[in-house]
Amino acid sequence: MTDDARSPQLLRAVMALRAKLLAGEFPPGERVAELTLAPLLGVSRTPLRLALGVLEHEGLLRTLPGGGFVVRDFTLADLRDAIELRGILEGSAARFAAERWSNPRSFNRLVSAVAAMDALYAADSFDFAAYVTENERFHAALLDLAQSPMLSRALAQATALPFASPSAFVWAQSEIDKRNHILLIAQDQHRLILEAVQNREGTRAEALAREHARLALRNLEAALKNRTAMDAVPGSALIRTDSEDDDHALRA
Amino acid sequence: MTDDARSPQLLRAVMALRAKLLAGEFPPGERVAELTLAPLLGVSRTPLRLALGVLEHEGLLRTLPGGGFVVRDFTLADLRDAIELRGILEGSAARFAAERWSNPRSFNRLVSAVAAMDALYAADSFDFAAYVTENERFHAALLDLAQSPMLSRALAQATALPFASPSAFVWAQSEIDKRNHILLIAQDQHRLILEAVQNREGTRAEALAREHARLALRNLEAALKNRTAMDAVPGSALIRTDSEDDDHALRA
DNA sequence: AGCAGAGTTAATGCATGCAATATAGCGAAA
DNA sequence: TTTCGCTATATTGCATGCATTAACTCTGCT
Repeated sequence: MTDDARSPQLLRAVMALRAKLLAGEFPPGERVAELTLAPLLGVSRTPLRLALGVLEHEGLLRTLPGGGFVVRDFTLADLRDAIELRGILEGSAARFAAERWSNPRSFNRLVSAVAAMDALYAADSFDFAAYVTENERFHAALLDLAQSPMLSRALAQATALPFASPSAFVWAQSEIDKRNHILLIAQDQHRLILEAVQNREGTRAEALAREHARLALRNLEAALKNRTAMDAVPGSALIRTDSEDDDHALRA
Repeated sequence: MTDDARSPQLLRAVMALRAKLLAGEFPPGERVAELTLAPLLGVSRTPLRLALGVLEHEGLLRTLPGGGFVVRDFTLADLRDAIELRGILEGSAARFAAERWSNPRSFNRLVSAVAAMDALYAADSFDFAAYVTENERFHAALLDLAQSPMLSRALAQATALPFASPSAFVWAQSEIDKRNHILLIAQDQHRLILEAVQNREGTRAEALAREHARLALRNLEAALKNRTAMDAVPGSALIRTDSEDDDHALRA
């Protein structure tokens, strides 16, 4: 995301630290010290410092007033906002795609992603991994059709938070929705978005894509009642559930 | 933005380099080398490296595949997209504000900003600097009422580009619109947004705020015909005007 | 003359040492 | 007992030296 292969140490530090954060190895709110992290990640302090900056941009860390970083914690309100924000941006991408798309080849990528997901539903056993891949292809194709680098940047930042990604709750769905009703609805929305884009119905495409993102909200509410489903959500360890989602719990 | 006073060298490097970039001291597309920049900014390479990362995140620089950074150039299509994106996000902020606002004191900040701008219009000579201040207060109050940290982050990133800020074209207006017709329209929109938020008309507030941002688009089109007006736009030195017919927008 | 390869140069990436500062702990005084 | 201040420690911030690698050039060969 930041550098390709030219910064092995930086890349290593970012990936390793991100994995540890998402795994919940560091409690939210705790200060992460460079000197303790450096040996853990096997890198020196210089690339580690850069990695901390990257993770801060992604939103997983926050800077302290006095310097240094703490693991950020997220409330349920943050999750809902992140999902809604993704819906806003993907809705705009859908609108732009409807208004602007011109290249039939790019459009065909959207069609083929929908067709591929249709084929997955026809199969006997549902292949979740393949679905996630095709789902991301769909969203990528939509963003490509929008032809808006600025929007791409904003969406990339918004979906950098793990639980805000388009397929964040797909794995949870396998737990809470055995019959895959929600996935059927999602696929129907994919088809409708495709149709709206094809017909250049910008407003309709935007509304559909916004509502499509809100499926993740429904999954979130359902997953909250099911611990094993919630554990399947990436980054769930950073969600503050102990002292309620509402503000200041009196720390005794 | 990144650190407060704990990183004097980093802060110095970010501000100095940003100023030089916006002033057009480095031609867009040119590689910025650390070793040449370090003595120019009076900082060492370590904080300079961090500063380059910050400016990259802001969008003023791009990383090269082989490492290093280049000054980013912007097409007119990029400007239009950036303004439209700001409209999308501020529209959402207005909708959230309408749907969620509860604290009368925060709401009053919105009211007072509008009133202050009204007062500025009543004066004999129009105080542009004061207008910019109050305009930013209006937008800040709206964002505050939205109560969405995620949206705030996204908007902060979107408006980090200088020409995408809410008051980027106000100075240009003093050149191209001596009678301030556009500012009168802008102020009317401020009032309407305030009214919609007060009445909890979310959809209306969103549409109004989107259209409000598009005033900047109109100013952009007007400023393009007036060189001195365009020079008043911050960061105009980074806009690619030589090869004209902005690439992918009209590419069909 | 053009292309390829090797050598050289210059820029980035990384590591470590040093200095400045915030924090925590302890003690003394009110 | 509480609070203020001092000290000690630990952590961040910065600078510089070194290694690696990419780019450029020059030369020799086809």
